[in-house]
Amino acid sequence: MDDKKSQAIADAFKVFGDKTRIRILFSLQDKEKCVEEISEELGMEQSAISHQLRILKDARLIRLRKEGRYSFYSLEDEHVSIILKMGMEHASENM
Amino acid sequence: MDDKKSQAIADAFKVFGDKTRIRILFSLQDKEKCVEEISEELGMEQSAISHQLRILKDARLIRLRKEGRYSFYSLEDEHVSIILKMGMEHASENM
DNA sequence: TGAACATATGAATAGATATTCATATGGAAG
DNA sequence: CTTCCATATGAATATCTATTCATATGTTCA
Repeated sequence: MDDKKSQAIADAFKVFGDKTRIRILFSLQDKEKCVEEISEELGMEQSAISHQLRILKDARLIRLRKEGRYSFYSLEDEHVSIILKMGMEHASENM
Repeated sequence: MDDKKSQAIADAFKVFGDKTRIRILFSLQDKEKCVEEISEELGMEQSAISHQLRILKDARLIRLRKEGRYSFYSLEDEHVSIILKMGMEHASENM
């Protein structure tokens, strides 16, 4: 296990290691949403959400569809949902 | 998805979100090892390893067996190996 | 064109965290 | 008991990262 590989793996997990990003991902499970929608739903500033959406998109966990001045985000695929579910189960085990 | 739950899920992933911890987990895949062994294998200070082992143990990803003055650590179960493998696959996808 | 709106982005800041250093703890062996 | 060894731990530090603020970019509509 070399250094670069372990860093890449850690980085992959790191994306899921933030409360806000987890909440965004869960919020996107039912349907695609625009930034403002997510922002209101989570009660956080638009800018904070936008920054986190960028990280999620760079990690290819979500997908962007532009429509006029709106940016609609959705989960990249069900793979993401599966990972979320695993995290939920694991988290509830350790309580 | 309430605040505490999302934090718990994020925390679960966070443990895997560090290069050193990933290397430790991989190192423990073949067999249990004592702190000094891991420390030498990773080329890092004993103290740094010890601190990280504590985090891994608190997260119940590894198990401790004491024998005299030695502390032997091993993976808690194959579940951990499965998660590691998933991380590896995901990381290699995005390259 | 200009005003209003949605989003993106860079800089600054505050909080979190990994590592190091120094030292404590606890067992082994003489 | 004393010394040596393996590990654990607390404090300090340096780095990283999430959020905020201010502002830029790009779109719609009057």
